[in-house]
Order: sequence, then structure tokens, then C-alpha cells
Amino acid sequence: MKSRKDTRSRILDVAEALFSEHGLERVSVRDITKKARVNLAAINYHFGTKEDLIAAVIERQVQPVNDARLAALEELQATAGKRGPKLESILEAFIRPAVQSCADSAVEQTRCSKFFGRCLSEPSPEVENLLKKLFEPLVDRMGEALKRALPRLSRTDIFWRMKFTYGALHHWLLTKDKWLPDWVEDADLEEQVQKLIAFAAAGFRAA
Amino acid sequence: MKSRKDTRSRILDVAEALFSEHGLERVSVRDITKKARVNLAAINYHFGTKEDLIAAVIERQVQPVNDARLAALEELQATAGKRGPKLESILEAFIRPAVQSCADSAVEQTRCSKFFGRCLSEPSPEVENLLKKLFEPLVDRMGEALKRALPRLSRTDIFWRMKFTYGALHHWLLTKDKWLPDWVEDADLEEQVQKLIAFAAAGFRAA
DNA sequence: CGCGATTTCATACAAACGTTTGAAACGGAT
DNA sequence: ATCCGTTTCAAACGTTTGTATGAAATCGCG
Repeated sequence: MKSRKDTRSRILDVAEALFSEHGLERVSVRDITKKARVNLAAINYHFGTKEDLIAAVIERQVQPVNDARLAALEELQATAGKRGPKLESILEAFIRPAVQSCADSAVEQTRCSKFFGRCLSEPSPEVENLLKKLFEPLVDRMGEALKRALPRLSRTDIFWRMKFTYGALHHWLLTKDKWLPDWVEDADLEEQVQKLIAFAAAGFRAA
Repeated sequence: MKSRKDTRSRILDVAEALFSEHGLERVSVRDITKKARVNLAAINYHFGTKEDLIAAVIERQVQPVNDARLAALEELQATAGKRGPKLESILEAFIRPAVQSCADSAVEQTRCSKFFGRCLSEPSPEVENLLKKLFEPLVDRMGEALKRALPRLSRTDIFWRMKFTYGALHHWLLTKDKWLPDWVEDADLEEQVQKLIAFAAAGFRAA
């Protein structure tokens, strides 16, 4: 019972890293098993199919981030006044866990960000449904909180602006270390987070 | 000389459609040749490798959009006062051509949008370099125009906010017809364009 | 220890992949 | 009609893919 979890989680780690770096489709089960130094059959034994492995990696990556988002949101609402939490705080509750989860993986800061971004454009129907399942509750709660912070905005407007914010966040995570002109002052991560929050907050407050 | 262009462009059309729908990696040359009703070897004959075909599709899709963006930008600057074009106009010059190119393809409105979004997360180094080449001049010109419209903003800030806007645009294009809650009022395309422009403009104007 | 269940292993399989080949069909110019 | 360059074709190539198999190894437990 010891080495099972060892193999299983080693596969998950390596798969996450490789998927992040090269995309879900370009990585073969052989690439994973070789780098994880486990037998080729281990993936099918532990996860079933490659698709199931992908789902497991996504779930392990996305679930805690969205849980953290929901937790941050609840804490905000618990400590907020009768008018609910401030817009910037809500956006931070949404943005920071995604960024944080990257910093946590220590070894390679960009890994999670990249993987995070990848998921969104992988068109396999299974992945799509999984993502829908993982994000639906979050979208609902975020929508409620934002509606309270911006009562003049319609639910539809909030929905679209959430989508815009979402896109900004993920495109930033996916490409923030790429195509950087040399004249860009090397802003650290925290600074960029603040810039994004300010940008989205202003966008939400647009007339 | 007649049927050559016929075959070539039929391959390009089908490839664009299939890549958009299923992603660059999940579509095989056999899928393309079968749907285009051309011989299997036609792709290698006309384009070289599959990678070269991908590059050709991307170039055919992205180049005219970016050309239209640059043209719109130049026209704006020609007719603008001494303070340069308005922020909203600059953003519209950036956003609308991408949307327009989708509407143009008539048959399937979502096709281009999807393909557009796909390119960004396909990590092949060749694709990356091609995209860099295709976007670099646009990023430069946009940066200049925005710097004139927002003189108080640093070039770095403009760069990041352009990235955010870019992400919002492409994520919207990629997912606007997906995961739509039933309570979202069916806003038409033009309305959504205006929402995005307003959102980004406010974001750019943030303190 | 010895037994039953779990995990690892080397190997094999069929299918799908991108690409190549050489001959056949075609086009327009002479 | 003949010729030459271009384009199409059916067939095959060697890899690589995801998955399956059955035996060996390893484990916890009585």
C-alpha cells in the first residue's frame, strides 16, 4: 500500500508538469512513464485510460484552487458589512488563489499557470464537461457576490464582465513569461496581480 | 493550374474548420483530406508537412485580421486631432477586426473565433514563433497609439493592460457560445463587442 | 512463514499517425 | 499530336500511439 500512492502521485506530478509544458495532446503516456520512472502499464493500471489521467490531473489542480476561491469569498462575506465585500476584494478572492497555487508548487513557478491555461482550450468533450462541473458553483457564488457589490449592474452584464476578467487572468497566466519586450520593467508577480485587479475592477465599474 | 488552387484552398478551408472545432493536435491529415475529398498525399504535396499546413492556416487567418487592425489604426490617426484618437476607438480598431473576420466566414460564425482562440494555447515552438512574428508590429503600433491616448500611463502598464485586453477578447471569442447559463439575456454580437470595449476602456483608465 | 491480494514488469498488439513513393492523369504550349 | 511540367492517385513505409496481457514481484496479515 505504500508504493501504490507513491507511483500514483509520481505519475500525477510528472503528468501535470509535462501537460503544462507541452499541452495535453502532445504528451504521450510513454513520455510520462519514462520521466516518472514507472512502468508503461502503470498509467492504465492506476487510472484506466489516458483521458482518465487527464481528468485526474485537472481535478487535482483546479479543485483546490476553486475551493480556495470559495473559502476566500465566504470569509469575505462573513467579515463584510451590510453592503457586502468590496469589489476589489471579491476579484482578489478570485484571482489570487490561481496565482498562489503556482507559487506553491515551488519548483517551477510557471508550471501551474501554464497548465491552468491549457485546460481552457483543450476541446475534448470530457474535459469540457469536467471543467463545467468544477466551475459552475464558483461562477454562481461569484455572481452573487458581485451582484451585491454592483447592484446597478444586470446579471447579464456581470456574467460577461466575469468572462472578460477570466480571460484576462488566464491569458496572463499562460503568457506572462513569454513574448516579453525587453523594455518591460521586470515587475514582480505581486505587482502584476495588483495591476490585474485594478484593471478588472475598473472594468466592472464601467458605466 | 486551375485545380491546384482549388485543392490547395479546399484543404485550407477544411483544415481551418476542423482545427477550430477540435484543436490542432486532434485533427489528423487524414481527417482533413477525407473531408476535403482530396488525396491523402495532397497535403504533403502542397504544403510540405502538417506543421507547415498549420502555419499556412494560421497565417491566412491572422494576417488579414492584423492588417485590418493596423489599417483601422492608421485611419484613426489620420482623422484624429492633435491629441490622437480616443481610447475607445483604438480598442475598437483592435477588437472589431477579430470579430468581423468571424462574421465574414458566413457559414459558421463561431469557426474563426474558435480557431483564433486555439492558436494561443498551442505550444509548438514553430507556432509560437509564427505568432510572435505576426503580432509584433501590431503590438508596437497599438502601444504607441495607446501611449498617446493615455500619456500618464507607463509603457509597462500599457503592455500589461494590452495583455489583459487581449486575454479578455480571445477568451470571449473562444467560449462565448459555451457554458452559457440559461438566464443570460441573449445579447447579440454587437452588444457584446460594445460591452468588451467599455470594459477594456475602463480598465485602461484605471488609476 | 505462507497465503491472497495488490502492484510492477517486460512484452505484445492493433490502430492511427505523418510522410514517401512511383506511376498515372492532366494541363497548356508548341 | 506530342511533349513537359504539374497535379493526383493508390499503396505502402516506418513510427508512435494507447491499451491489454500474463507472469513475476511485492505487500500486509494471520
